[in-house]
Amino acid sequence: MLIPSDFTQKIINIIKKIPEGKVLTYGFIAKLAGNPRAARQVSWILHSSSKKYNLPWHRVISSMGKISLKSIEDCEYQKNLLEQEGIKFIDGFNLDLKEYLWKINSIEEM
DNA sequence: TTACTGACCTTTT
DNA sequence: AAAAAGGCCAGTA
Repeated sequence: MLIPSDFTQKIINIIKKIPEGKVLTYGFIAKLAGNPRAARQVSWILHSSSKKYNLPWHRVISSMGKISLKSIEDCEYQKNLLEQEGIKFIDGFNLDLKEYLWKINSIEEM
């Protein structure tokens, strides 16, 4: 596909606008993009598009406020980036979602 | 080309 | 209450 699907663009659009010091969860992004159950694709789009579009992939975490990367190195790298933005980790790779989740009701508000 | 996998979340047994 | 399975799309082989 030359042109990404609609919600792929929305997802990219959303991620690009995440402010520093804030994070979003996969499910939340999927929901904003119009598909509450497409959380899985968010990760993939993120993975492939972060290189091409230079997206802040480190500001996207799992719904439990936890980093869920495969490689330990990437986890630590992401943790490091988030800490540089003022985000404090509770323990290990867990952070407080109530405090750092980007509050937004819909993409129309952007 | 078709088929399978992948940084997950939600709903149903 | 915990556990299992379904769902969604794009990228890679």
